[in-house]
Amino acid sequence: MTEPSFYERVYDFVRHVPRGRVVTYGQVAACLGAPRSSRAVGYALRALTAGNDVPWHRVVNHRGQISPRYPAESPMLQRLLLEDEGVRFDTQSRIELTIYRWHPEDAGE
DNA sequence: GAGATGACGGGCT
DNA sequence: AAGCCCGCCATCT
Repeated sequence: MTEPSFYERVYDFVRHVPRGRVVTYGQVAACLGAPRSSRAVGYALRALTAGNDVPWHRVVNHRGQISPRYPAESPMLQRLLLEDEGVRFDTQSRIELTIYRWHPEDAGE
């Protein structure tokens, strides 16, 4: 059997992020054993298409903000999905990571 | 196989 | 506090 690709590992990890919580790209990379592959994480999520069960919107950058990208409707959708889960954004469209950041060891909370 | 790309992060200004 | 630059890495062309 071929081992799951880096993409698969990213998706599998993100699938474990509970509703109403978020993680950073670097965090995902670190949990996969590749603390310097944060960019690759974003690359993996970009390759994601609609119709999957991966809560990609729960991944934000280390500043607690939604990373800008093209098309611009994607970041907007991401914010909507998060707010729908109860995640609050401040006046600078930023998330309080000290409150919403999720850690794998917190599972079952 | 080499060069370019990108939903990043940390450090410095 | 916010923005800019440089370095990392997996994947794409």
